[in-house]
Amino acid sequence: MTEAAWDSEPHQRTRRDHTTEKAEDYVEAIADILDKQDTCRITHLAKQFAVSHVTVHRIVERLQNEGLVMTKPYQPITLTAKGKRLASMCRQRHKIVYRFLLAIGIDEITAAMDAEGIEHHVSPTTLKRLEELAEELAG
Amino acid sequence: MTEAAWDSEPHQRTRRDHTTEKAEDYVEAIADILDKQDTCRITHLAKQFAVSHVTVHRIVERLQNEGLVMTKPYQPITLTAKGKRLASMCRQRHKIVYRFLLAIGIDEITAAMDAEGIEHHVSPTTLKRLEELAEELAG
DNA sequence: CTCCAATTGTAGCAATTGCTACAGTTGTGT
DNA sequence: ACACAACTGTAGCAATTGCTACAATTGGAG
Repeated sequence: MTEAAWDSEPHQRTRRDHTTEKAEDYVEAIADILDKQDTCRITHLAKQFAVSHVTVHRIVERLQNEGLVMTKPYQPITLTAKGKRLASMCRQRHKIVYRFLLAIGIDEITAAMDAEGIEHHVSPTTLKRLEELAEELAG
Repeated sequence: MTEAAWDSEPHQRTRRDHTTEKAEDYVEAIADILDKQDTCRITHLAKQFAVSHVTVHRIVERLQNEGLVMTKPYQPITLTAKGKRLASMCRQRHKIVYRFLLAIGIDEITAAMDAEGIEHHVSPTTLKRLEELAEELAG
C-alpha cells in the first residue's frame, strides 16, 4: 500500500459516513417524534430539518428501500425493527457525544450544534473513551 | 421560533459544513503536497482521495471560482493567499483534534480516521477546549 | 355528502460528486 | 523531430439532495 493510498483511507470513510449520515439523522428524528407524538408524518420531518416535504419524501423512500422505515401513500411513517435498532444506536451515540461536550464545559447550544455534526464520525473506540471521560469529569 | 425550528439549526449547520468540507479537505491536501514536493497536480490529489482525476478536476475548478486555488490548463495547482489561510486554519484544527484523540488514548490509526471526519464539525469554542484538554492530559 | 385545508405525491429543474470513455497536451527520450 | 506515456480536459451517465409548481388524497367542518 502506497503512502498516498494509506492517507486516503480516512477520506473513504468520510464518504461512507455521508452516505449513511442522512439515514441516521432521519431515523433518529423519527424515533424522537414518535416518542412525543403518536404519529410521524413527512411534514414533521420537513419542519425538523427545515427542508421541503419533497426532499423528505424522497429520503423516506430511500429509507424504505433500505428497510429502515415503513409507510404507505398518504400515511404516517413507522420504524422497522432494523430502523429502531439504528435509531437506538444513534441516540445513544448522540447522547454520549453531547454529554461529553457538556462535561468539558461547552455551552448547551454549541454542544448541540457540534454533537450533531460530530456524532456520525466517531468510531466505537473513540465513543467509548468519550463516555468514560464524560463520567470521570462529571462524576 | 418553534421548537422544531430550533432543533433544525444544527442540521442546517451540518449542511453548510458539507458544502465547505470538500474545499477544506482539498486545500489542506494541496498544502501538504506542496510541502513535500514542488508541484501539486490533479493526479496527486486523485491518488490522495482515491477518486478519479475527473472528480478532482471539477472540484479544483470550483475552488478556483471561489478564489482558493490558481491553475491554468495542463498546469500544476497553487494556492492563493486566501487558500493558504484556509489551509493553515484547517491544518491547525486537524492537528488539535488529532492530538486530542491521541491524548485521550486513541490509537494513531483510529485517531487519524476520526480526526478526518470530526474536524469539519468542531466549533471554535469546542476546538479551544480540546486544545486545552490535550495539553493537560499530555502534561 | 360536499367542500376545503392540510398533507402527500409527481414532474422537472439545479448543484455536487462520483464514474467510464475518449480527446487533447506536454514533455521526455530516442 | 517525432512518438509515446503520462497527464489533463471534455462528454455524458448516475445518485443524492435541494427547490418550485402543480396534482392527488385524506379527513374533518358544515
